[in-house]
Amino acid sequence: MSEIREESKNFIEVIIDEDIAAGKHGGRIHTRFPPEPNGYLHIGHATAICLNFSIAKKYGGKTNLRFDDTNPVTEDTEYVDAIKKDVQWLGFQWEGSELYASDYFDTLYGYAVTLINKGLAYVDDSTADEIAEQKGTPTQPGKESPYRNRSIEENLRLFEGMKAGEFEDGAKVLRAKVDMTSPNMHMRDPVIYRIKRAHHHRTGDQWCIYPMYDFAHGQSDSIEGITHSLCSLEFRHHRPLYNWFIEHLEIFPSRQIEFARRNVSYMITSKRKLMKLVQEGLVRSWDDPRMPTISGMRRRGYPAAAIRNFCDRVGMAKRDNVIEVELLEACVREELNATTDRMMAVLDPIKLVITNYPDGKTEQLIAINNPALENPTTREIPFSKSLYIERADFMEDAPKKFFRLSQGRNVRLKYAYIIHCDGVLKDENGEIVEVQCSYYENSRSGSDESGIKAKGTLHWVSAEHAIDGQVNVYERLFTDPEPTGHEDKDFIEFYNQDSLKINKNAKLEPALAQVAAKTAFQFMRLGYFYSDDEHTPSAPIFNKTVGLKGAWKPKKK
RNA sequence: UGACCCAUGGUGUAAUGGUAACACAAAGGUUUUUGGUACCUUCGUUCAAGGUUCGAGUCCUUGUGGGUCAACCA
Repeated sequence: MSEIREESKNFIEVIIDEDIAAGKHGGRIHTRFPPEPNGYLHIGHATAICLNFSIAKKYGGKTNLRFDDTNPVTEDTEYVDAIKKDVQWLGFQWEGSELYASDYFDTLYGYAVTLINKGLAYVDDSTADEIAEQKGTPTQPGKESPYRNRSIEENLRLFEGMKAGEFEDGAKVLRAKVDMTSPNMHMRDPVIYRIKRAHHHRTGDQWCIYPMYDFAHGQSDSIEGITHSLCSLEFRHHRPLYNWFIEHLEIFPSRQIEFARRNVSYMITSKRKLMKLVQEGLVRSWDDPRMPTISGMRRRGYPAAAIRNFCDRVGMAKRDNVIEVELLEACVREELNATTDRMMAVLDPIKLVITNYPDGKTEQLIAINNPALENPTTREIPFSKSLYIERADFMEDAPKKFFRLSQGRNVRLKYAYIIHCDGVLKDENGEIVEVQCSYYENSRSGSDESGIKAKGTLHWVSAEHAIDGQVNVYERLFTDPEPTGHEDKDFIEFYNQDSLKINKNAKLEPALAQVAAKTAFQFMRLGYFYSDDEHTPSAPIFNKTVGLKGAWKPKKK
């Protein structure tokens, strides 16, 4: 703890250090998170959010939340609200109020006029197909548009006409005049404004022309004084254009730095594919606990602190990656181990009767809430003759390594007594309906004088005191670590049919009757669980967040 | 068959040109009234071949492999 270790820096921090050393922007650091409000945020966004906010915080800087809302046909305020909620839930607060690229539409229009006046932009009447044709291919240079050399005056008049609604959608575009022979496709006279009569979620019908990403993003960065604009690797080819606009517009020189976005095994991060899961009913909603969305992870019970810690531990670089989901789960367990109360719950109950225990007797046993705490608190748990234990905790003809209940074997009931299994009761189908045991009266926890050894310890609930509840158990959503990584197969083929198991008849210890929704617990020996958004004391619903590490697994017959 | 980016244990990241480190996973062990937690041990000659250097994961060259780029999407 007292050891101060020089922490290693990622390549972005190295760049920032160099910029600070060079005296850039007076050492000021300002980043931004720029989502497009056209979908819900997922684990990939979470890592980008952590990166932008954490790095600014580390250098005493600021981070803006800016919605990149330049395409009115796909965007909606519904997403704006959800995104704001997700960012805040993750534990970050942006500088001031949230910003919008649409706030800069007037400025951006002015920038376009500036470019035209400099002879660096022109109105093109070519169709979309013709423009695509002119662009050439990565291996062949492009050709200049026949409209490329219109006069500045004509361009000014035409662009004004575009804004005034004189032309049909798609009839004309404004293009930057850069270099049709550039090996970089993005420099081949990119379209920077298009005519689109669509209702914008914030500017309504005020505009019928909208700037393209390349003419909005970098300029927005510049307007906001963003010093380091962090984006994913796929934008590497946009950087020369990003810089070209800054240079010719003579505006604040934000710097774009690309990083490799983070992929997590068994998860997908394509908005379109996520949407398909929802639309086809393969998951119940965007916040289904199986979804890799921030809202899904939240509902499942992943703590924000665990996600932040995951991002820290994963680091940042420029190579393609697939992080094992086990690391995320380890972070979740680490956080939950330190913070949750241990409760007793039986998901798949089987009756256990202690034949030599007095009828009608109830003892209140003392249970420790969270042993990971320095001064743990306790609660009482009722114990009686008739209990429920986990069906998987009993086995006939069990192997030697089975440390649980079987005929003729002893086992400790957590916080209670050591019991001896005498036999079972079966129904006409041969199904075990009851396990019969006897207890050692002097083996009670805390005052065990029996001298009897028990290899295993089971969790249990008292049948008469237990409350009924629903416990949802989730497995991986896909059966393949990279569902979208197979060219010959659709990701849906890897959908895990067993990804959701609902235990409607779970038996819960009485203390669980009073807990609020959205509360995390450890159910002893089973894993971490989180009360669902729809949980109520009269109809308890818990979601399994993640299991305990667990080593021994019964062999499947 | 162009340009650009990348290459370190199973996975993800470290390493002023100077003993390859950390975490997760896996395997084994100690402790344990959770098969949990905690603790210990094991697991890589850094894609390849040349070159520079007293010394290369790091610099240079050439390969090999992977990725990105041709929306009036972002």
